Amino acid sequence: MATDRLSVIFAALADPTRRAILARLAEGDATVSELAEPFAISLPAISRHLKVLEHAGLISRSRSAQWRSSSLNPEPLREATAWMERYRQFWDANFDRLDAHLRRMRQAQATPTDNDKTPTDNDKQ
Amino acid sequence: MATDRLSVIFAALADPTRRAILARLAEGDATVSELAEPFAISLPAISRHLKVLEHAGLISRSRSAQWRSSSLNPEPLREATAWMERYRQFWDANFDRLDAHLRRMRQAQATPTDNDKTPTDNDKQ
DNA sequence: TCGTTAATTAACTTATCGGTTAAACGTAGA
DNA sequence: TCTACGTTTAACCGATAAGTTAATTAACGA
Repeated sequence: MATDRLSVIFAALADPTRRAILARLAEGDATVSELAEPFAISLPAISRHLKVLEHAGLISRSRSAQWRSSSLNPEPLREATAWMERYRQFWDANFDRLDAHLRRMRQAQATPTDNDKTPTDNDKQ
Repeated sequence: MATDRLSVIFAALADPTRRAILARLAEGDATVSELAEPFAISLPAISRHLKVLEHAGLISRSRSAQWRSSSLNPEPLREATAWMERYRQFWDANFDRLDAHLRRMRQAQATPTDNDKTPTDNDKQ
């Protein structure tokens, strides 16, 4: 696997078990066995998934006695989203669609719309 | 690798060459050799990267004569972003930050801020 | 101190990834 | 029809991912 930061993040997310672990951690910190409980795989396998998530910076871990608690660290998700953000113009007719969506979520007042699409740079990796 | 749709998408993105190809396609359609040009890897390798991207739904391809043109298909990025979106509350103090960001991109007028965070469901995979 | 519990490490297996070179395919043009 | 070009397929290689079971580590508690 590629070792650049973004690749490590996306690779960590490319597994349903790891995504489910993140979903669980969104509800609050948990120990390894708590995280393992819903799955039909061994504890060492979970332990390795956690290592992958930790290596990607998606979780951080602490120990108290014999328990190791994991907690969600969403910063890498922000990075990954930031990378995708530049393609948003291709799937949203314009940025106002998202704007409108956010407003709907907040049950807030109407918003003016305009049309200047912001051109986006490319990265070469 | 896991075969569920989201895993296939994230896995496709977990490679810098493939992300660079997507970046190139954001500027417009391109043939295989045009896409290969910036890279120090063989044409068959590029061909396989394209197959991965196509399988993930990130590009679609057409042929005219002996040239195969690829074009960006951003729908899967929308799906991936949608999955991450639920974690946004963990890295943004509130959704207004994004709102503000969008406004800045549009060089539009100031926006009022409020504080209702929208709670988010979890998926179990 | 001894047993129990929580978790990790070690050793191994199987499958897949990302690259290579060589061969084959499909179309256009001389 | 033959050749050249753009691309894919085939066969292979070395590295690594994701799982297993068994052994080890680390801390607590009787």
